[in-house]
Amino acid sequence: MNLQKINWSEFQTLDSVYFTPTDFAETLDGGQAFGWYRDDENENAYTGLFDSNLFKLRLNDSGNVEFAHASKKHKIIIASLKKYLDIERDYDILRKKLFKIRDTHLNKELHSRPTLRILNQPINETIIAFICSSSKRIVQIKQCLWLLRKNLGSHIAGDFYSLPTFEKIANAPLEKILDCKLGFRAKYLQQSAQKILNDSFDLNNLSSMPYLEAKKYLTGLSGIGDKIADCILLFGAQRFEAFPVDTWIIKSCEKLYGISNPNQIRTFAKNHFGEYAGYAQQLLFASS
DNA sequence: CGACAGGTCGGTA
DNA sequence: TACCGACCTGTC
Repeated sequence: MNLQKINWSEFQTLDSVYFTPTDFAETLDGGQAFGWYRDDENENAYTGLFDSNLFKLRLNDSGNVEFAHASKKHKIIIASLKKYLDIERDYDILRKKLFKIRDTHLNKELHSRPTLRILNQPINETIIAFICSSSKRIVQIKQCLWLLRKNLGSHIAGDFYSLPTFEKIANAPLEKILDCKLGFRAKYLQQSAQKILNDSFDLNNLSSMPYLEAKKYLTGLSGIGDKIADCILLFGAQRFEAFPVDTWIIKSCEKLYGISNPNQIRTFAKNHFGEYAGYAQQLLFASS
């Protein structure tokens, strides 16, 4: 990774956001997002990006987030980071509601993960990332996205590129997408990009539409089933009722609640965890 | 070297 | 509606 040519700003502190080191790592690099790279020297520091915003993030001794950026537009880029970290959200309220469920397993995770957050990512990036994620390990997903950025995206600074737009993906030769090691996901990604454009669908609607309607639109795209749709809704549209059921959650729910059927798990999650099921999912996921 | 992977799709019963 | 193999290809 080439960080030399990048003009970093001075580090500034975000007073309102703090993490335990474990939660910091889990939030940035635990499977929600795939654009953060841990620094070699400091294990509580990451370099990463979303849209065309490039950041260094690190924890200070108090657990506050400090950031440096590589842009001249200070105010705009700080606002975008605050949005990304979803600093307006009151996690105390959310966590108290989950505590009230009186679920022993959940309470244990709430206790050991006091500062876990759900990132508020650009919706297009979550669609691209999670189409790439099917049947892949996290390192491979990161590799695919790195290549998509490099081969089809726009240059930001150093070795960093933004993810390509849906226009770019829709019109690219399929071979160029295949070169990004997407395998059978390449045509899924291209077809989804084409459909979103053809529908003239405003992806911002996914955060305001009825949950089932939003999910139905997403699963109507190619390469997106129940699990990936819920990831997109949770990480890209702030739909906390979305409960992605992946192999880890299945194992976890089988062990903790004796349920192993994905549809039964979704029903259980809706009834048991309710409006913040997605946050519970992240807690259970982190425990696995 | 072979099995399997933060799943989805299409066909079958 | 529910179950199953195929799907690309890099890790383990």
